[in-house]
Amino acid sequence: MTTQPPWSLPKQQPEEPVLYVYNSLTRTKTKFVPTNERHVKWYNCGPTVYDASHLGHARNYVTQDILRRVMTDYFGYDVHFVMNITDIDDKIISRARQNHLIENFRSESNALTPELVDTVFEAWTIHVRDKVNKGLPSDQKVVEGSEEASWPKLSVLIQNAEWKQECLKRDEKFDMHFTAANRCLLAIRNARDQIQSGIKSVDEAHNLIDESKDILARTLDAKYKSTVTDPNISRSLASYWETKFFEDMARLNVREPDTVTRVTEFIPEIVDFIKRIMDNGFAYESEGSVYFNTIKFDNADDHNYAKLEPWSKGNRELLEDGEGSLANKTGRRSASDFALWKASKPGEPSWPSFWGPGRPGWHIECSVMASAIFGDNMDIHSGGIDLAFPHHDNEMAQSEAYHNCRAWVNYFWHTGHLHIEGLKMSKSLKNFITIDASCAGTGEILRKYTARQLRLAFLTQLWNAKVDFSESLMTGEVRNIEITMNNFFTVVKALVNQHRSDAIKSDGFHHYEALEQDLTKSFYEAQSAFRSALSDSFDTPVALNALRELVSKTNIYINSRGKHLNVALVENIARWVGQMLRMFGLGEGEKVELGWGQADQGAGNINREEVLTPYLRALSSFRDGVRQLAIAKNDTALKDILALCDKLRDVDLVPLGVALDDQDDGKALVKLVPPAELIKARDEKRAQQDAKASKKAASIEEERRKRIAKLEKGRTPPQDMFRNCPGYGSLDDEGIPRTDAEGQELSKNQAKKVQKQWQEQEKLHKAYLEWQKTLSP
RNA sequence: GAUCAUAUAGCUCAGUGGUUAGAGCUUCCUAGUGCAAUUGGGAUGGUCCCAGGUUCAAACCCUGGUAUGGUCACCA
Repeated sequence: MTTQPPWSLPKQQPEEPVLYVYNSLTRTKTKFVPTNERHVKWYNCGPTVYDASHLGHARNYVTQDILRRVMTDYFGYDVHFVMNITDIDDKIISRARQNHLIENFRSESNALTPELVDTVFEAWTIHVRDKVNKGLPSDQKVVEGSEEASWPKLSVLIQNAEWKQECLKRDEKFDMHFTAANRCLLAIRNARDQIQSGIKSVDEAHNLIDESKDILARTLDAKYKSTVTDPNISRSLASYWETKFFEDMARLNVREPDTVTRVTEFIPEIVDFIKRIMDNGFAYESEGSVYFNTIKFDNADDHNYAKLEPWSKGNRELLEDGEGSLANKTGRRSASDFALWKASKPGEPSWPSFWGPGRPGWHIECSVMASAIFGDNMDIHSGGIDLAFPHHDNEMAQSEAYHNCRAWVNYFWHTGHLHIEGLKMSKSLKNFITIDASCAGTGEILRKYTARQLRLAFLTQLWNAKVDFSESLMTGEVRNIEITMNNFFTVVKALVNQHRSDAIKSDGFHHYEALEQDLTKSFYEAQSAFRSALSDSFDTPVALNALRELVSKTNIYINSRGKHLNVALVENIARWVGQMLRMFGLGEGEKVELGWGQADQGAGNINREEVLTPYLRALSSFRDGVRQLAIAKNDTALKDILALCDKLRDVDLVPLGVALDDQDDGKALVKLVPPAELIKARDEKRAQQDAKASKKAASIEEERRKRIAKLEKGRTPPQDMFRNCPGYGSLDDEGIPRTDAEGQELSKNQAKKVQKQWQEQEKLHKAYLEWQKTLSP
C-alpha cells in the first residue's frame, strides 16, 4: 500500500451555539454577524465629566466591560473598543462657572459683614420663591417679602408626612430644595447672631458661604455669568473629573478603551461634518446656530428618524402642540429638531465656524468621532438605555444624513438601568451612591463592597435588564457565590499541594472509574451550558449557575471519593472555573494561580524570616504545651492535648491564614487562605451562631405555634366550613355555598373560589385528623 | 396629569391556557467530627393583588379597580 485510506471530515454533533444578542434596533435577540471577518468595531458612549461617578455609571461601564471581555476573551473577536469623553457641554460650563464664582466670592469675603449676610439672604429668598414654591400647594405659595415669615409654618407642615408626599408629587426635588433652604437659613441666622455679638471672623464668613453654596451659586451665576470668559475654567473641571472617572474605572477593574476620543479634540471635524449635513439638505442655520431638520429627514425615501424609539417621536410632536411658540423662539422649525451647533453666549467657551463662534450640540460629537475612527459603518454601538432616545436616535439620523447611508450602526446594545432598593437613584431621593470614597456623597460603594462583589452583583443580572441594587442582593446571593468559590478553590489548592508532597507519580491505579467518568461528563456539560448561556445574549446569570452547579458536583465527588481522589481531574475543573471567572473580570492577584485569586493586602516583598517566624512560633508553643502535659502526667492529659490541638487550629492558625480540615486518613488537609478572609469567615459564622442562639428558643416556639395554628385550621371539616358563615346563603349537600347572603346566585368566579377553598379545607382537615391520631394513641 | 410596566413562598424572581404552581436565598432539621470545618441531604413555607368575564379548562386571555414603580425630551 502506497496511498493512505480515504479520510472523511467529522461531523459536529451537536453543533456549537451561535451568538445571538438583544438588539435595540429590533428589540429582539438577533444573530451577531460582524461585517469584516472577526473584527468588531465597537463604539461606546462615555461619560459627561462634570461630577463624581456614581453607581449608575458603575453599572453601565462594568456591564459593558463584561460584554467586551466575553467578546474578546471568550468568543475570540478582535474588538476595537472606542469610547468618547464629553468634555464640553452645558452642564460642564455652568458647573465650572458656578464653582469659579463661588470660589471667587469666598476668597473675596474676608469678614462676616451685614452686607454679606444680606447677599446670602437675598439668594435664599430667590431660592424659596423659585424652587421651594414649586412643590407647595397653590394656596400656600410663599410670596415675595414674606419668605422668612412663612418659614416657621412650613417647618411645621413638613413634619406631616402626607403633606410632604403631596409636595413631592408636585415636585420630586421638593425635599432636596427644602433641606437646602433650611440649612441655609440656619446659617444666616447663626451669622446674624455672630454679628450681634461682635464676631466678624473670616471663618464664620466662609462657613456661611459653604452652608449656602448651591443657593448662592445660582444667584451669583445669574448676576456675573457673562464676566467668566476664561475657557480654561471649564476645561480644567472636565479634565479633573475625567481623571477621577478613569481612576474609578481602574478600581472597578474596567479595562481601558482601546481608543479614547474627546469632543474638544474634534471640533474642526465636527464643523465640517455639520457643513456636509447642511449640503445634503438636512440641516439649517438660524441666528448662528444650526439645527437638524427631522421632518425632512424622516420624509426622505431612504431615511427614518427615531429608529430606536419611533413612539417617542410621536410624543415629541404631540408636545410641540402644547408648547406652541417655543419652537419659534429658539429658531427651530419643529420641536423635534435639535441643535447640531449652538451659538455661544458671552462668557461661554466657543470655537470658530462657518456660522460664527459656537460649540457643538450634544448629539453631534458621537457621530463625528465614531465616523472619524470607523468610517460609515460600525458593528456595535453601546450605551445606557436612557440614551436610546433622543441621543442615539439623533446620532443615527445625523450620521446617516452625512454618509447618505441607511444603516450606520448594525447593533445597538443598551445596558439596563440601576435602582436602589426598588427606587431609582437620584440626589433628590437621597439614595445617591458614588463609586469612590474620596468624593462626597450619601454613600461610597467601594468602601462597603469590593470591586469583585459589585461585578458579581451585575453578573447575576441580565446586562440589558433593570438591576435592583439592594442590601439583600449583596449580602445574600453575591456573598454566597463568593464564599462558595473561595472555599472550593482553597480546598482544591490544598488537595493539589498535598498530592504533590506525597511525591509518588503513580500508585498503580488509573483513578478513572465510574465516579470520574460521571464527573468528567458533568464537566463537559457545564462547559456546554456555559457556552450556550453566553451565546444566548450574554446570559451571565445562567452561565454563573453552570459554574456553581459544577462546583457543587465536584464538591460531592471530593467528599465521596476519599483517598482515591483523582486530583488531576479536580484540578482541571478548578482551573477552568477559575479561568472563566477571571474572564468575567473577577480575578484578583496572580494570574497563574489556580482559581480566581484572593486579594491579600500586605503580601508584598517576601522576607523569609518575617514569613516564617509566626508559624514557627505557633508550632513551637504547641510543642511546649504537649511536652509539659507529658511531663506532668495528669489524668486529663489526653483531653488537654486535644484542647491544645483545637487552640492551634481555631486560635493560633486563623490569623496566620491557615485552616485545617481533618480527613478520613487522620491527616488534616492544610488550606492556605488570606488571613483577613479567614478571620472574616470565622467572625461571620460566630455572629450568625450567636444570633441564632439568642433567638432560638423564641423561634422554635414560634415555629411550633405556627404549625399548630395551621393544623388547627383543619379542625372544621370542609362540609361545615361555610355554615353560619356571613356572606353566604344556601349551601349544597357538600356544604359548598350556592348563593350569597341576599340569596343571589354566586358569580362564576365566586363559585370557583369557594370550590377551591373547600378543596383546600379538605386537605387541611385530613392533615388535622392524622395529627389527632398521633396525639391520642 | 399623560403614558408604560409590574403585582406568584419571609426575600429575589421563574412559570408555555391542561396532573398536586416551581427555583435560589432565608428559616428549621439532619449526616459527617473527640470537638470543629469545607461539604452534603432533607423539610417548612402559597387567598398566584381585588372584582367581574371568556373557556370544557385561567396564575396565564379580556374588562374594571387597587397598589407600587418607571418615563414625560438633564441623564450611564
